[in-house]
Amino acid sequence: MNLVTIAQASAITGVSAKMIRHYESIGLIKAPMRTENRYRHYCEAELHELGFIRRSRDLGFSFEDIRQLLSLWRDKARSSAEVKAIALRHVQDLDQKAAALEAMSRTLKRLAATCHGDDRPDCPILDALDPPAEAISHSDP
Amino acid sequence: MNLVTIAQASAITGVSAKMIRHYESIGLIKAPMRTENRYRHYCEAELHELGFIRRSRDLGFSFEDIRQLLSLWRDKARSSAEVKAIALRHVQDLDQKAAALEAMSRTLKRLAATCHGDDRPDCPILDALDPPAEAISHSDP
DNA sequence: CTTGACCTTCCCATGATGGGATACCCATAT
DNA sequence: ATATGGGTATCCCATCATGGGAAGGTCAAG
Repeated sequence: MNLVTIAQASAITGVSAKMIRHYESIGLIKAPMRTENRYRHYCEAELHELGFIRRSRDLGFSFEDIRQLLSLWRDKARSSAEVKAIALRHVQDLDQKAAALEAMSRTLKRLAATCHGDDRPDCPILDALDPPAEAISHSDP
Repeated sequence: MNLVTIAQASAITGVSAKMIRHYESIGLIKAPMRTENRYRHYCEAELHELGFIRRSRDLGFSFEDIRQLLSLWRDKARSSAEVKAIALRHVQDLDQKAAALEAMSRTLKRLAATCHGDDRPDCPILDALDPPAEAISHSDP
């Protein structure tokens, strides 16, 4: 049967014991068997699911996405189109977030390039963070 | 003097009233004047700081970074090197996060490309999320 | 029998932001 | 004068994924 404790399940799947209990509490996985001591014991199928979850997390899927992916994974009669749709939606999300980070990075690199970075106080980076005065004093009609 | 209420400060600086109060509570900005009604009133210098904070947030700086940037900004005798160091450290962080997101996106795009995405159940995406069986059954010494 | 290494549950924290409840202050319309 | 509506104040709770830690139970080895 190959039943393992939560620490062993953690070591095997790479999911922390804390997170395993958490996944159970939010219903992402179902409650496992307990020994008489009320210790959780996991069987291979459950370890498999935990491994699945960890890989999904590694790819940045949210719990909500993972919930759906797990359900499709368990369903032998699923359509691959549903899985692909979830994945592609996530790809869009990832690309959008990456683009936002890169835009920030580009701006900062440009500013840093024109900052001499020595003991003098004048700094184009701080200047760029400085809001234009009109935006503020323009508020007294 | 040009004193404005928190809603006006929010409209001018683009920082929500909720966040303005929050910034105050965590000591990022100092507590503003109050009228007899205990309403907060902001002067131009304070609006300026809020605008500075919003722009910093737009560039993805954390509150801790902003705390330092604000302190340098207020310090007329600062060295631009300190500002540049914070900015470049943040650039590294942004690039690293963007790279991580892109790696996920690449993997998913590759998997999705080989998934036919129709009514059939076999799906390379789910296969990739499936942990190898050895990793699991390998746990019975 | 103690020590140490597990396990359990429960509460709290993060970071940035929003939602909502309750109560107060004020101006305008009835 | 009062009802209505809108701004404000404080406080608590929620998010998302994760971890820290306390308090107490269980077990094997020394």
